[in-house]
Amino acid sequence: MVIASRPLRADAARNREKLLAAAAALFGERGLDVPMEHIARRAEVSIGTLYKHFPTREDLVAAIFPERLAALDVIGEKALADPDPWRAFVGYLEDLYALQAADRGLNDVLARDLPNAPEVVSACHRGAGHVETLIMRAIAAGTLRPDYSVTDMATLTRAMAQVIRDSPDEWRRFLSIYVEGLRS
Amino acid sequence: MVIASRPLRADAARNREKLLAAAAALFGERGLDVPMEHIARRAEVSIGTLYKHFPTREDLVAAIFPERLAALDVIGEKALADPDPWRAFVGYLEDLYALQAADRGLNDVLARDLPNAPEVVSACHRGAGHVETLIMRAIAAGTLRPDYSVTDMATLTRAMAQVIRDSPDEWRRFLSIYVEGLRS
DNA sequence: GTGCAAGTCGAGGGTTGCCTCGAATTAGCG
DNA sequence: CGCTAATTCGAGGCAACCCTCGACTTGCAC
Repeated sequence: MVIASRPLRADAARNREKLLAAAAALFGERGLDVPMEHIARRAEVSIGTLYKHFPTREDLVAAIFPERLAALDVIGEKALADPDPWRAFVGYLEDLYALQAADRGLNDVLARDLPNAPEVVSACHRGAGHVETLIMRAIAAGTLRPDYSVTDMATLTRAMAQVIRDSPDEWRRFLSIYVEGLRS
Repeated sequence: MVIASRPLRADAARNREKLLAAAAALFGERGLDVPMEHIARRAEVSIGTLYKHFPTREDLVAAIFPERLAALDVIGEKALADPDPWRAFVGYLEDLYALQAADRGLNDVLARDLPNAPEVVSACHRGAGHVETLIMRAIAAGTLRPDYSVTDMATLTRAMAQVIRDSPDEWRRFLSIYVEGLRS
């Protein structure tokens, strides 16, 4: 469904890249809510140019995060490859929150609804699919409490997002306690 | 240390009460960040009058929450009265988060640093004292993991604050999972 | 070269929220 | 009653962030 639009002019393409780089950096450092002006300034481009390329903040998010969310697929595959269902599930959680802890923007993306960024949403759906499988396998193996669900994971993810924001060093310990509670 | 200032004029006293009532209501409904203008409007008083009585938001918080935080003492005493250390500890958590879930402002107060509201801080310290005792008793009884600490509780409280904000119905389930992880 | 569509720029208008200050009002003492 | 100090009022200045639009600049097709 990509409309075949004529290619960008050279300067425009350059500015687009500078904007993406600036936004990627600032989202990572400060989260999704950095002022648009800051992004433009870091890209050494005027605010008008920013809006020309990305009329809304979500356009920017949608241009940046699908690639990063591919990391979710990677850790999902990695976990699914582990023959031990419990270790696979717990490993997934650890990898996921390590990613969130390393990227403030990703942390925000995963804790927030982004209705207008379908690529982001679908990446999350893919992630949820992995999670679903990991949960079912661990339940079937009798190691995970049988009533655990993807909904619980979503709640956990929002809680973890907060823990990571407040105290970047304590999320592992918090997670390990929670995970203990999941054993059946 | 209360300075013996002459009593407020009748109309001023009335307005002060109206402001406190309005702020109490709005903090409870919308959290600590309601615009000052909204508080003034709900109190049917001008914004200038609000600032005359409470020069900063924290003054308002400090005037309202110490009383509410007394509830922490109540549930603390209640828990300490329970002869079963584990049930006491878990009961305290449930009571605490039920309070937070019922009062958006309290939820904010307990998840946030309020450096300029010493009465609030000291109420939190008292609460932490209760928690400390409950934790030590449960550890001594061998039912709580021996490395649990007040710091962990603080982290939990911030996480719970987020869960409560996002999904007011799921905090009990989230807590019960976490609590399972605390057994030793 | 030249011309024009494409792109850039940034001042400025809009919004929301914070807080101040001087003019107008009024409680309550004597 | 008056008088005065205490109180009230709200327009308006300030700041942060949003986003638009018309004038200017420039890449590039010919």
